[in-house]
Amino acid sequence: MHYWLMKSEPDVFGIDDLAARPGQTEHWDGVRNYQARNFMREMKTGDRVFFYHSNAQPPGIVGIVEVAREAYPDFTAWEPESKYFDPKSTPDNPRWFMVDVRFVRKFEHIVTLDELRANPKLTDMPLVRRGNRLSVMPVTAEQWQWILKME
DNA sequence: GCCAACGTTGGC
DNA sequence: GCCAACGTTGGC
Repeated sequence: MHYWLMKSEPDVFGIDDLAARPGQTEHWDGVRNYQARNFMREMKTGDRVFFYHSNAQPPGIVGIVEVAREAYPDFTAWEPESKYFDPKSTPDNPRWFMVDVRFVRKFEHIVTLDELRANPKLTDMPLVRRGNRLSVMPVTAEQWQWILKME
């Protein structure tokens, strides 16, 4: 089992939106960055994921979800009306992938970006590094445990 | 709304 | 294959 962190804007799709979906499960579409895509392709069913709210007040980790389905082609890339449309991705040769995630639980208290930055155990996380824009990233088991203690 | 940081694109 | 221009991310 591996650990991850995924970012989403709560105005677009927040953890409460996931919890309200049928089966509390939804596909994670719209990743259009190769590094993030590659991480998603490494995900296994049952892997745990921190759900991070970006462009939020305050930004931070708001809960835990799990991988419910391993990577498969992101079909929104094939939909011309989608904001994630990419003509270079085709059903025969898909460029972008997504996983399904299932709600596990919400934190009682958000672990804010400020708090994550202030923890010297977490300085290696891409999340807290200046200018980082990666929306899907691995979390080590040690980092995972530290963050749980910060809840 | 601003803008720094960064990834991608495309001309050469 | 370089790199300037451009678009996007995401904190503030």
